[in-house]
Amino acid sequence: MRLLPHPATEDIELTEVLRALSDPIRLEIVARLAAVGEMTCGDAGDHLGVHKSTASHHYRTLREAGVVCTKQEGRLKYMSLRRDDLDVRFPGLLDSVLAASGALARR
Amino acid sequence: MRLLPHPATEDIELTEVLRALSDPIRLEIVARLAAVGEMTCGDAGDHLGVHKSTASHHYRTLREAGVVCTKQEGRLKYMSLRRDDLDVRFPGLLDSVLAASGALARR
DNA sequence: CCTATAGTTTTATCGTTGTCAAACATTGCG
DNA sequence: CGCAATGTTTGACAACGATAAAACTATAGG
Repeated sequence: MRLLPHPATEDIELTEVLRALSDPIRLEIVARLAAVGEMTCGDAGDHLGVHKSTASHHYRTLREAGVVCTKQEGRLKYMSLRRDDLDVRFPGLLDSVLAASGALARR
Repeated sequence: MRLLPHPATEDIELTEVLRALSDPIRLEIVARLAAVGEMTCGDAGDHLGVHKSTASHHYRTLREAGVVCTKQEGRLKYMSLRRDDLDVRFPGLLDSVLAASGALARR
């Protein structure tokens, strides 16, 4: 049960977060994460309609931007939103994006 | 005193707005617009450190994404933020981005 | 009318990005 | 051990984007 490397909260950059969120597929991943809380990469990929390597690329983009957190348990990798970290850095940003994307805020 | 073509409010797309805001130069333009309200392209360009044609490209990107509005008066073109339109489409988004970018909200 | 001003468009270059396919790595299971 | 499951990485390719230079457009002013 190991945690993958992520940028520290204070290293999360606004422009990188915005860029990460500016792709429809990544936005969909984020919206789904907001709805279900946690998800394996496989579950995410099932809804995306792209090749699994493409999906993996998007997971990495989201992780490196500081938007999601990934932890490994066995063979599975679980993603979740870094809600608290994002809210510290950019208060209200994620919520407004989620609301705008039509996601259930679930908070 | 003519208005340049812009997307209608309901046609403003979230991902395009996020993409437009995800470039440091464009974010700077937006932050300055938030501070001063209105600005000519020339004034904007003076602070950006890029070629005027590059700056013009960024103005167009912002305009086509629905982030700014441009009106021409004589030889000058004035840009301003489409605050109200953005707030209708994506409530709170622009404010949180501006706050995160360190802009004075001035509202 | 001629010129300067303010910006846009065009052209070219170069790096980045999204995509898939195929190979690879790691983990759990029989 | 060997095999299947779950993702990641690498390689290739096409599309896009940021940039600058130069040509162009439009307007104001002398």
